[in-house]
Order: sequence, then structure tokens, then C-alpha cells
Amino acid sequence: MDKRKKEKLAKKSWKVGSVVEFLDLSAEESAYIEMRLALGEKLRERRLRRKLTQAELAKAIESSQSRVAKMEAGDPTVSIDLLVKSLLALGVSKKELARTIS
Amino acid sequence: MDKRKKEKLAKKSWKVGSVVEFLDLSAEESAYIEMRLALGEKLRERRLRRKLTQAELAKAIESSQSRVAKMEAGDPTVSIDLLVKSLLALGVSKKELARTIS
DNA sequence: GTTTACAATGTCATTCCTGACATATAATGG
DNA sequence: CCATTATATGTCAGGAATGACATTGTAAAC
Repeated sequence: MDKRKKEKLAKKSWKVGSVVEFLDLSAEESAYIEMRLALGEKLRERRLRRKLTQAELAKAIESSQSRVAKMEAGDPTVSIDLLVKSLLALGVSKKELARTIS
Repeated sequence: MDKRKKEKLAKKSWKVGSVVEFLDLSAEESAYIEMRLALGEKLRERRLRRKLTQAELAKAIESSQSRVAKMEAGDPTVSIDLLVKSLLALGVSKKELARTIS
């Protein structure tokens, strides 16, 4: 199966039944995906705390509404790089970043 | 000044005098750079602990010797994504990753 | 000095991520 | 109902990161 597709599927089954071993994801792969999801959730949390819309946040970090939505959704096309940069731009400290991913 | 150049310069002055405010790096920018450097150092540490050459490590993570060198050197062309993936491939846990960046 | 092994640095074609845009799908209130 | 506002999802041209390769630097050993 294609790798991107697999990831996307993994994300769905996540919410439903939290099944990861169902698909043959290696330990690294799932750790990586988990990190992206955790960072995405943190981004949403921070955005909502500031009562910003995705479009407003997008403007602040010089991105687009769709990309913010994808970041928060843990979309496979989003890099950890972008998530980290966005969170840092929102004033999140390295320490909190660390707490988020561990 | 060009952003990439600036980063490269920042890296040098790092080793010499640890001056960051000298160049007008924002808090996010320097936090991001610090993270990349920290992850790069951790990669080297892990590699040496296993007594691997850069070339050997490169093969293990399906990359190249030059890219490993750049990762360890904190080169601006290296993404945090690649560093994280490489460390995970080396068996580093999310918890240790977190400890590394904070 | 030269040979050997490893690491650093530069360049480049290919691959992957990005912002932008279009459009769809809620959710809310009139 | 239907606007309006927010979010989700798909697509794509352009730019950034990647592995590969070549070359250079460095240090040890002989």
C-alpha cells in the first residue's frame, strides 16, 4: 500500500478505535505520526485559547487557512518543521514543545 | 542580509563566542536554530556511541554521508523533520527527543 | 611524504512541502 | 429556509529539502 494513503488511514482509525498495529506501521513511523498529531492538537489549543480563527492565525504565521486546518488535522502533507515554526511563532516555548511531543 | 547566510553566520559565531543577539534573530528564529543544533548534536552522540561512521549511519537511515555531516553540523538546509526521523530510526524515544530540544 | 579512513563542504536533478485558490461541509443566527 | 462565518478537503505551480556525487580537509599510521 502507498505510504501516504496508509498514514491517512491510520489517522482515521485513530479516532475510531485507536488501532495502530492494524496497519504495519513501524515504531518510528507511528512515533513520528503521533508527534505530528500532538503538535497539531497543541496548535489548535493555542489558537482557540487566543480566540483566533484559522484564517487569522494563518495570517499571523504567514500561511493559509487550509494549511492551518491541515496542521491541526495531522495531515500527512504537513511537516513537523512547519508545526514547530508555527508554535514557536505563537510564543510557545521549547520547554512546552518538548512537553507536547513526549 | 539573506536569511540563509545569516543563519550560517550565526552558527559560526556560536562556536566562537556564543553571540546570538549580534544578528537580529527573533526569539522564534533562534529557538528553531537551537533545536536543530541540539538534535544534530544528539545524532552525533548516538552515532558515536554505536561506533558508526557517518557513511554507515547514512546507509542505515537511507541517506548519504554528506547529509549526515550536515545534520550534525546544524546546516540550514537540514529540516527538523529529517533530524527527528533519523533519531527515531536510531531508536531514540520521544521522551529523549523531548529532553533534547527543551 | 603518502596512504588510508573519516568528515566537511559544494553542487545539482529529483522529490516533497508550501501557500494559494477553489470548493465543500458544518454550524449559527436571522 | 438561506446567509454568514468557520472549517475541511482537493489540487497545483513554485520553492525548499533531499540523496547522490565530487571534491576538499584532517588526522593518524606507517
